[in-house]
Amino acid sequence: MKLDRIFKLASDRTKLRVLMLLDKGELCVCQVMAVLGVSQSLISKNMAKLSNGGFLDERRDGKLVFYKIRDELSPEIESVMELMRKSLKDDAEILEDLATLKESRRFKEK
Amino acid sequence: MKLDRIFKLASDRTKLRVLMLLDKGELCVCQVMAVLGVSQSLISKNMAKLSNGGFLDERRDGKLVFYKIRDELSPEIESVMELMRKSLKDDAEILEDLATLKESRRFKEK
DNA sequence: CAAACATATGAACATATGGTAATATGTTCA
DNA sequence: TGAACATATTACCATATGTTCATATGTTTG
Repeated sequence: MKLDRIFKLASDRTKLRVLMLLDKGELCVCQVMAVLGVSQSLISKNMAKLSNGGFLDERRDGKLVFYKIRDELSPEIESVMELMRKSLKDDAEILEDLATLKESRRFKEK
Repeated sequence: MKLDRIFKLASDRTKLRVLMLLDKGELCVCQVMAVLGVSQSLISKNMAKLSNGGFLDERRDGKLVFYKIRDELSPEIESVMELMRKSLKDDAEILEDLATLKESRRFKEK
């Protein structure tokens, strides 16, 4: 995957939010959708792009499709992820997303 | 400058080529235009965007406007530049651009 | 000042992208 | 099998982006 395409995949707020969520671990489409509060089709499309672009791996488990950050990232993508982690560490919206994720997991356990 | 905007500025082939040229040192619009073989207005616009985006500094010297990679880059942009250098080190088109740049300088000296 | 040159800007166009809404596909389970 | 759920895909729209062409602005020099 060429560098300009990699940057393009990371040059959108929604995809950054998805990536930062998945950076905490594997999630299915419906979980990401619920946490970010955006439509199912948008999440599905974004995840498909990130998967084709080499950021994500997917696996189906019954009705659910789980996505996660790929184990063996290309060096370029690994660098981009690293930069995202550093740069978005204190981003208000991202922090809120992560808090919502924790909340959603608490509810799930009940 | 937010990270998604930074990535967006680097997610285009022409801008990457411009940045890799300027990474070798200051150049005016007409030099970049000549080396890359693209129109004057496109180079001018791209450089303006990169300048607004925090990648470049500009200075006018008579008729010429020189652009260069900013001395004090933000950490994010510095990382993006570093990634570009590594990733495009062996890129055929970029290498060709750099060769053309050297050629153009030889001619200039005559 | 006028001509020539370098750069910036605006209009116009094609394409790409982000997004929504609706529909199709795949999966489970009663 | 069919209802219900999760995901993917399609059609569609609005906006952004890359690009070209024409024109305006700024600068030097005859």
